[in-house]
Amino acid sequence: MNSQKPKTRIQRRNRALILDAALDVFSAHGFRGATVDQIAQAAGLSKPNLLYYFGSKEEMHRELLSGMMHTWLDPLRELGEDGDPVEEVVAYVLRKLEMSRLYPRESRLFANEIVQGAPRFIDKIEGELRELVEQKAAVIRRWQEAGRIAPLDPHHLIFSIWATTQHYADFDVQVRGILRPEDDRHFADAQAFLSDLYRRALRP
Amino acid sequence: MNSQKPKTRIQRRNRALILDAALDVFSAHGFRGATVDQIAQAAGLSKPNLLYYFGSKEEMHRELLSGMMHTWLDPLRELGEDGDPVEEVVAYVLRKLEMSRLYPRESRLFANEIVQGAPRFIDKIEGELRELVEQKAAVIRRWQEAGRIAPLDPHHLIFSIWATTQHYADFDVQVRGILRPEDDRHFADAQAFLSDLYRRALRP
DNA sequence: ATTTAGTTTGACCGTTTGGTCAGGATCACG
DNA sequence: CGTGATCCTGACCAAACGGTCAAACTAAAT
Repeated sequence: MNSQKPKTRIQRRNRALILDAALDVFSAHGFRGATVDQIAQAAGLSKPNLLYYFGSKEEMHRELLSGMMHTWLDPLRELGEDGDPVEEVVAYVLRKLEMSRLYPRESRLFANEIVQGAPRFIDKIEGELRELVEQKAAVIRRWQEAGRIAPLDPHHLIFSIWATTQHYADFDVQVRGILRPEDDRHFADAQAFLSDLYRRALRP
Repeated sequence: MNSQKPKTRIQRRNRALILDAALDVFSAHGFRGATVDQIAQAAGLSKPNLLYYFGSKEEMHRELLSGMMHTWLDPLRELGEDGDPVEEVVAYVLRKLEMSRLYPRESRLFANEIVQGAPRFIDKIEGELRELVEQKAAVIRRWQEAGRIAPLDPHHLIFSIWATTQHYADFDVQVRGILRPEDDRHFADAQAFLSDLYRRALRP
């Protein structure tokens, strides 16, 4: 059983159940740290039953990574050449921060993978991701040549945006340990801070 | 054998050898992903011999974390209240970036730990680290009240510095995959970028 | 109602893992 | 040299791991 297109209603339900449980466990413990038993328990299914739907632990992981890849890059794709350059970038920062708030598990899944050398991911980085970054870096470069935004290295600007926004998902424990917020209020503060930071840094 | 103070020259040599190998393996694969055999092979010693010096895998990991903790916070500790505020912060940023360049393994060791919820580390975060951050946040707050630096939330400012600088160690594979630098030249670019970014953002 | 396709499971397997242990080798020192 | 402390190893163990399989069960179509 490793059909890509689910055929029955049970397949659709259980595959979704398993992937959600797998995301929980992989994002919390990394690929190697996650066990099939853990995922099975989280999904409320038996271990052999998981392996009926996904041929191996590796396959669940692969499915999650490639499944999220597209969604994950959407915020950057939406960075358009029209409109005020500084506000376009700030809007991108806020979209990316919102991703960290709404999908921390996905962020940590990627973080785990990349910190450990991206063994199952390096091709996507050097392919799809690299291409998109080059394209958007060119946009920023053009803005700079027109004097509409500060002359900061576009690639490193993008890296800094990834770093600052994903930090609130990936290092969530640290942020909470230091701020001790009662709820998720620190995301509103982060929003205000990052808007200010990039508006100040980027104005021509 | 779990003496804290090495007594013989062999103990000193082998404990150092083991910790270096353990740092290699833990930082590359995470705690759960690392095996004692791997560490033993990297250290050029037998597995039972490792466990003669460190009672368990857990103990090696603990030793590494607490051993690096102090050094790791040094750059922040050096942030002094005298001198020009903006330049003090920029100097901190550059010290932190230099740590990423010189000690990427240590950075990834911490990253692995924190991304996975810091199970062996949460107490240090909420203790020593939190205290130091509070202290330095107060310094920045005072600068702001004197109008000597931009009014950006001090806590989030510190988070952003951690995020942007550690990014070059923790997500090294991604950075290289996108920039394709021949050598480590991208660190010089990062240095220039981060100096600019924070100088622009922080000037009053 | 019967057949067929799809789903679930308990029992099991080979391998890897962290860790133990008795005994041998080596070192330091009187 | 001798002797006690330190260092090292091969063989071993129990538990955990990813994965298999035959057989039982259930849903759906005829």
